[in-house]
Amino acid sequence: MDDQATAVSVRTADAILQAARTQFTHFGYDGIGLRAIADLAGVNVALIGRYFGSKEGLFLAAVPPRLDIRALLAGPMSTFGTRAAAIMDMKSARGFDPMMALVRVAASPDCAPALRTALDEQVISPLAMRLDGDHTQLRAGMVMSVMAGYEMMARTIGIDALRDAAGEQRRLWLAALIQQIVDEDTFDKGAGTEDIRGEN
Amino acid sequence: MDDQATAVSVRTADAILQAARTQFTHFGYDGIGLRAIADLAGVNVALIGRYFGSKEGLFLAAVPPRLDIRALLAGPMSTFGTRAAAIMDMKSARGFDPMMALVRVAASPDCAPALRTALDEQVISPLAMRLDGDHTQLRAGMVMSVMAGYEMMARTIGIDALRDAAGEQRRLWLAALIQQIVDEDTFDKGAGTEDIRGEN
DNA sequence: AAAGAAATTAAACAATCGTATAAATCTGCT
DNA sequence: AGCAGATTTATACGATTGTTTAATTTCTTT
Repeated sequence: MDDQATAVSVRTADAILQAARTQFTHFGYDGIGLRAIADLAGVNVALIGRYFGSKEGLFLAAVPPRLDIRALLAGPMSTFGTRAAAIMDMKSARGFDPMMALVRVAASPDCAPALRTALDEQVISPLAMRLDGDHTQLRAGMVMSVMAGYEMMARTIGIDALRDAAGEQRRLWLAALIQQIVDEDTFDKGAGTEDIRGEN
Repeated sequence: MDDQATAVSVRTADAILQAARTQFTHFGYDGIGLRAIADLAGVNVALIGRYFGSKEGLFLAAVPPRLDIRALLAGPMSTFGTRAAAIMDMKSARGFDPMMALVRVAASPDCAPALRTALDEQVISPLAMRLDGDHTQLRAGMVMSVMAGYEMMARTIGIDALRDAAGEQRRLWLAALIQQIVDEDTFDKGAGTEDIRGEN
């Protein structure tokens, strides 16, 4: 009756997973302890070990599977930028936010490999398949870069210029920027290739 | 003879600062311990407390002051994108990398406030002052978003599409994307403002 | 060379981390 | 009701965290 050999109650397993997503989103992987996750789920710490083996096991089961771009790909690519900007610009104060979780968790070496795989398979590649023109994988990766960077600057760090500006302007600029990458032949000829570097 | 009331040897203080920058860059704020920093600096752990008070004090002295954009602003803004892309695209395998440190450390609530202030004063505002047209602060913030997002996806997470693609193409696309934000009147009229959201 | 200040270290503090074990509670079946 | 198995909890382990105190070494000065 269970989906796991040793594990058991789907109800509590889901409670743990949901609590883990919320806590990882707000505090990062190293920033939260298993006890705080268990408390939010309303269960004992030992259950996490019983159900998911380890902290890393819990993370792998909770976050990477939720990184996908299906909702954004539903619709014409000619308006992808607008849809992406709309999602980025709204605050889901409490609960799980995939993009915020990604940014808050990316720093940990324990999480990076799974994030890389999940993003490649569930975000970059599906998006690249919807792109016309050349360098679709690269351009899909750059779309993700823009979205993740905006999330990081606007919400995680809280840069005033991105947080306080009129929502209308934020959305317009973000949408236009993303759409530029999506539209083919936008950057047919780039700038020069001069090699100028900064010092450390 | 010293610049601090209780503290002392500038040589060892600098060794600690340099070790802290390197370690924070590679492991993040929560990912590295004071003992590992002290070991890399070749000193005892207690000296960190003596010189910088606390871990947060060490971080504040080591990282935020190094977040500036002076090197990139030296030159015409018409080629800013190329310069920015050139800096982003090179691997400084060992040592301190300001952009990588920013991404790896942004997740921690202890670091975010100082990062926000430093970025506002030393990066966003100086860059905004060099921009023509409207919404200069917003656009400067978006330039930073693109750069930080690229750093995060390409180096911290290691997305294949950004890491393995031909360096030439990476640089061209990144440069063109950033230059689009810098050039005035690029996005005079954005896309529509439809409100489409994804589910959690 | 001796003395005193400056600089560094060794050691230990309480707290928290992830994890493991054994006891206790709950649930369903005869 | 009462047993058996499933499910949860209480407790503790060793390790590591940031931080502090006291002892020690190093250096300068008389």
